[in-house]
Amino acid sequence: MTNKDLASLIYPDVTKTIEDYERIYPQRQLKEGAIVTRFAPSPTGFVHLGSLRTSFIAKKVAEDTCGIFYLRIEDTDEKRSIENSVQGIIDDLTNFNINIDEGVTSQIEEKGIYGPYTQTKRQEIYDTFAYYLIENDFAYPCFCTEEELENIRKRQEVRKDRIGYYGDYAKYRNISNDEKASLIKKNIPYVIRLKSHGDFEKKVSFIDAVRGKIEFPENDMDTILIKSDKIPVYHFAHVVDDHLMRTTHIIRGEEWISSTPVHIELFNAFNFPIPIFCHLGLIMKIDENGIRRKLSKRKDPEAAVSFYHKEGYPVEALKLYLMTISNSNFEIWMENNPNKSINDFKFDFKKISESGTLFDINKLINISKVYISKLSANTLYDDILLYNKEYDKDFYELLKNNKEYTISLLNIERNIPRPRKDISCYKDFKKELGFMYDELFLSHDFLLKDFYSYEILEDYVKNYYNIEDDKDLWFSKIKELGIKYNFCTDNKAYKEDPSLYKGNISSLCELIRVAFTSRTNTPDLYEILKLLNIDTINKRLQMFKEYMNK
RNA sequence: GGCCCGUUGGUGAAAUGGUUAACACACUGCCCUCUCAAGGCAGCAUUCAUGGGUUCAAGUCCCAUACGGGUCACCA
Repeated sequence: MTNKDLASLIYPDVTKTIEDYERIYPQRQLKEGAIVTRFAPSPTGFVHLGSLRTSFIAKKVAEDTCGIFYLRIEDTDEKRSIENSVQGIIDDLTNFNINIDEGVTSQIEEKGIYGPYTQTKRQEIYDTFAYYLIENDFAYPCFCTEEELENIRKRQEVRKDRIGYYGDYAKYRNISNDEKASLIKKNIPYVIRLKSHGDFEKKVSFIDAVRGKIEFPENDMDTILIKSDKIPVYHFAHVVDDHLMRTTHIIRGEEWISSTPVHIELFNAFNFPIPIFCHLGLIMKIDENGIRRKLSKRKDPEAAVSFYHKEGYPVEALKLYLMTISNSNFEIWMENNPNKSINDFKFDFKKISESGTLFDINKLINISKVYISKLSANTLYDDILLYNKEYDKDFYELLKNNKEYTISLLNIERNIPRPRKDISCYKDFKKELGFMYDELFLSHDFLLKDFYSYEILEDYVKNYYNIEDDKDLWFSKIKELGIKYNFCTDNKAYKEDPSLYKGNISSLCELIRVAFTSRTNTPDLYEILKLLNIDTINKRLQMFKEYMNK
């Protein structure tokens, strides 16, 4: 029995050849240097920050070179697949403005001529390519049971041999095709394994776009390519799909480095050109025990991309953060090009850090604060509105009904050379400035200090405050009031002997601030009072009185 | 255990083999200021995981060791 007979026995329905598929999925007609990349997640839940970074980089390099970025769903493991999670992945990408050129676009739809882009829909293709491998002596059926494999492993442990299915340990590698055929006809379950032609004593090397040359012993493991249910494993599907979809750069996590020799052996077996591999370092975190480990979707809320959406970090800010940890020259480039966007930056594989990066929320917060501080009040209003529409309906209504007021509020200390940086995410807005809305200013909640006095405050509102005053006049009146009640207007004098005074001007301002905002720190007090309006001020004055008398 | 990748301050990191190891974030102190944010100034690695070697000269090249990570599934 020939290899071809065996292949036909296993795959009786295969009618096409791999050459047919070469014609069905022709070379892409793209301009010189165009890079084709993909994001190929398993539908096991939502997108991990590390995956977001991978897809972001993949998208970026495709865009930079007028190439293609597509989404492929790797759902070959039924056990791990979670229903409807494809939509979750698409939503996460959409939320972060990572738009795909082709591939899966919804739970049921896709676009592009290199599809299907969902692996479980590509069975016919995989069958054909597996047929080819068997026919050409690169693969064979293996009938090992779990127990047999376990025994092999135990023997290898005793002999201190390398663990795995290879060489003389590969029990079914060299039995005749007739024997294989008869086992198949007896309905003995089997998998298809690679028939490795590699030699562990020899070296293969490949150029990794991030790390440069990486050298390995050749692969000599007869790894499983096709599971007993005829569904391929990653190694096989990756090689077939990425070739047929004409991917030029395989951008993936560094956990794949070790299996790259298997992939190279497969590319060679099919006579496919070998794409460029780009293995990215992982995003890490220091856990409670001080140990550096991969950011985990289960244990770390910040691992899930949806977390950033819920907190209200601007998409752009997260992108800026991902870019600063991905390309080491990005931050300096930004500094030198303050008016350019991330799209103008040319991504460079050589500037990717080789080691795993510790996730740094402080850096993200800072980037986000700077980003938000540069937004116009109108844009920020829209963003905050949109955020609350999804996460805080009541506040959303409040913001919607007070548009002009909110924009004025957001404008305080904004359109100036050194704008205020107190908001790091949209969620912060309510926390920081909610007191500006009567609906949220329900009660005073602060510790009373000796110099807090209703009388002074009443005097201030009745006799010193005028909404028409400009800022200088406003402040000189506060000073006047201060002198009347023995608040020191000279900071140096006050520092010399505080006991002579009730407090200094800061103290007086604190009293006013606390009474009308219930906070000890707010944006510019003059602007705040002006915006609050005299009615609100009087209302809060009464509330303050009640609070003092409690 | 085998194989592979990595290791510069609290964090991200820069540095054709060549003076005092950039910069950013964080932190600390001071100044300014009605508070906070911002801003200004200053501080923060006696040294690039450790030990050898090559060299007039090493963070940079070589070797060994240590540590961290990955991988060795009918998971991806």
